[in-house]
Amino acid sequence: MTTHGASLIDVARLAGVSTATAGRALGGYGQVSERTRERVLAAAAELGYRPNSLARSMITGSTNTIGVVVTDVANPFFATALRGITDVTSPAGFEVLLANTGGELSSEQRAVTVMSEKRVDGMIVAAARPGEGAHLKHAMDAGVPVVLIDRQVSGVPDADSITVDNDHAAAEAMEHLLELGHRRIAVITEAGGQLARVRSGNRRRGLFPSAVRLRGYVNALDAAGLAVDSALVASARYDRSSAYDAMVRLLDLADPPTAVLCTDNVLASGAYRAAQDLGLRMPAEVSLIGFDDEPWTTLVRPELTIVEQPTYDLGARAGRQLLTRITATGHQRPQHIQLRAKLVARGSTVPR
DNA sequence: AGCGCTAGCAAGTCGCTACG
DNA sequence: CGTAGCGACTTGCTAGCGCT
Repeated sequence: MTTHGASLIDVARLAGVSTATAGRALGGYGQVSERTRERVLAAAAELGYRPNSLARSMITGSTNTIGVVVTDVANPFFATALRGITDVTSPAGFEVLLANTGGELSSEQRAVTVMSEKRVDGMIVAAARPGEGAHLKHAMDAGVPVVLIDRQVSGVPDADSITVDNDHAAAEAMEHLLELGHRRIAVITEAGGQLARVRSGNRRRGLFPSAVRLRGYVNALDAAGLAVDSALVASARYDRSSAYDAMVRLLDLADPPTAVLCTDNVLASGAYRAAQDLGLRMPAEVSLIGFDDEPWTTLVRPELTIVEQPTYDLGARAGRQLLTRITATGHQRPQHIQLRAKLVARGSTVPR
């Protein structure tokens, strides 16, 4: 009996069987007679026995734990994806170790290290940087399967990925605005600084969703024969107040946009708030379109037009993919699954 | 079929020996 | 005397084999 309570030895002794038999009765493997099983279970109950999963992992080589690393747990996008993950992995007997990185690479590296040291059976990662995959590759080389969600990362050639087709998602949003007759369309994005790189057209990989969406914005304008006005590309950090400021700047322009696209839901909420505070009539004076079908988008008036991402499905598929990787033997080619987003037109976008 | 015996799992710590 | 090097042993549990 250790400080952690009864061990299998104690249970076996009380039940009058060997530790092997006690283990079989409690673990549900091998052959045990009904009478013996009952004796063992009774002994375990009397002693308040709890199996030592550390010891079990030592011999089975697995911890039945998966690591999930995201940039922002407070973002409903990741919260919903996490639900998709656990709904799939939990019935399979896996527990989740969650880490929030705040988008900091160092924080992500630490999380991956800690999870490796805790011997998780696999990891699902929404990476902080598209070009920094060395720590993930290191984990994979050590035999820990990694499934990337939402973002591709270069330098991790064997990792599966589940992402959203953001080119298509942005195209949907832009098509909608163009069909409504808008010509001065602005974008609020975290990827504003990458405009030149996005326009040069190279680098299919190594772009995060916001940058891909910015590319979709540019491509849509090009296709419509409209020039990209850099004054209409507003940079914002990943927070509401920064998006708020960006929206104010756009609306203060001498020739303001008639429609604004926000490349994620956090930015959209800040922009929406700015339009309200400025006393602007929305959608009459400016149309607004965002991402993700969050509750607030239908609680406000006008309701926000959004591009709905299959967020839950993203998580569920990532979970399923990781489970097959964990149970698979030998090398299999990495899978790159792209899911489709769809436009949900609501009151915040109207014809020009 | 039902059970016991025992090796061995990972990652250490402990204690002994040999040596400068 | 200090210490580097190394084998023995530690934990709780399960896999595999063998006996009845």
